[in-house]
Amino acid sequence: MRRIRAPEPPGDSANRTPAAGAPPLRIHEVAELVGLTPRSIRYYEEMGLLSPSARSRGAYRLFDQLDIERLRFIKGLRDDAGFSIAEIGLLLEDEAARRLAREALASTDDPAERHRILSGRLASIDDQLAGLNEKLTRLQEMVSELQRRRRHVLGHLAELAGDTASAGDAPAPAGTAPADGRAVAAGRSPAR
Amino acid sequence: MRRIRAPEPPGDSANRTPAAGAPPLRIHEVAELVGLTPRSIRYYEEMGLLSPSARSRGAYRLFDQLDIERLRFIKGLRDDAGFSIAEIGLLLEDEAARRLAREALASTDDPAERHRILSGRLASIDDQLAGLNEKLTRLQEMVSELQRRRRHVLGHLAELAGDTASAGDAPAPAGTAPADGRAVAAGRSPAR
DNA sequence: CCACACCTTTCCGTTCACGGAAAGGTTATA
DNA sequence: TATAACCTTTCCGTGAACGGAAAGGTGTGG
Repeated sequence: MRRIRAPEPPGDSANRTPAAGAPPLRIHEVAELVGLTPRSIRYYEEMGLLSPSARSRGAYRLFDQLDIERLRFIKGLRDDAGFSIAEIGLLLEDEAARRLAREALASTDDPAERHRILSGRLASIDDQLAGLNEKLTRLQEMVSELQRRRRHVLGHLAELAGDTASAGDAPAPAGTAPADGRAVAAGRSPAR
Repeated sequence: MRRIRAPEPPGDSANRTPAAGAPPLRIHEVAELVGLTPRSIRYYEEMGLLSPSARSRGAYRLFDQLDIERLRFIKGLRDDAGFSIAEIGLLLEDEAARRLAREALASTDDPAERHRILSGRLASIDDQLAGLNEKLTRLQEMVSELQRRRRHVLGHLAELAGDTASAGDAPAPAGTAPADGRAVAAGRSPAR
């Protein structure tokens, strides 16, 4: 949380002013920063997930803050939501369409036209929501189930500790699960 | 009460009594039922996600209700949570470990032993929770963001409808989003 | 008993998402 | 200016998750 979170999907890096802010980074630097490999980043560019990045006088790719945020976004979708690269591409395309729609809306006063644009946006959003909600519901069910089991096991452990004082090594509290939807426990995970 | 929906992860189909209940199904029937291909089902068996299924006198695979539920579980993890087959294998292995732990617990009164078993279970559950919570949080952020946009677009549409009565075709309500965490909209989705 | 639809295993092919080596160019530092 | 440590493109390789064809066996209605 170096930057207090930026949940906004990063935009296309078409027009940028390299004169301002932080200096652009080279590919292995952003790779390390974001947690990807240079190879993956090149692959994502090749697949159209990134607008062809800026280049140095030689042909080195140079990445600015927007690129980095966009890469973080991509990595999140890949790792956390399990989206394929193609699906992420569609989501990002939709991001672009959203910007276009915003511009188009700003440039017309025709109610019919405005209605057409807004309806298209709504349909697209509903479309994405349908897919995400399905995933989300399933995941919530799994988490709830696991939390139920965790409480169950904790109950047994407490009972055990109550029955016999001192029975070997100290178990370490391991983080209390307050029964709401936010229980978190650290450790290895089956994720990549 | 065993059959009215079973959100419990289906167990290993080791011991079963084929004399009772519904007749076993052949591979293409379960494939259609569950939404997989026969090829995928054979692959999952090969990868150890299913215990080698029962066979007919010839060598036809025969699937019972538990197999079907297990396959549904697998498909859910694959499609909704984006888990790899290997990860699903780990989750199912843990399911098996859970059953073993349950038996082991029932067969000993030694507090130290019981504590060891329960601690192992707790660690495993925490492990899974960590991974799932990460995915869940990210997905929730995405859904919230989309819902925010949806309300935004709906607001614009309402404003448009208020300004000019009758402007062409009827827009159709498309389902009200009540601003809680459960807005759903049908349509195509970027999922497979 | 026979046709036909389904099944079996085996094996090779394919797409996705990269990994990694080769051959050569670039940039920062000593 | 030279060397090290990057970078570039190109191309071939790879593991995962199947698809599909081949060659042969099974089960059932007519």
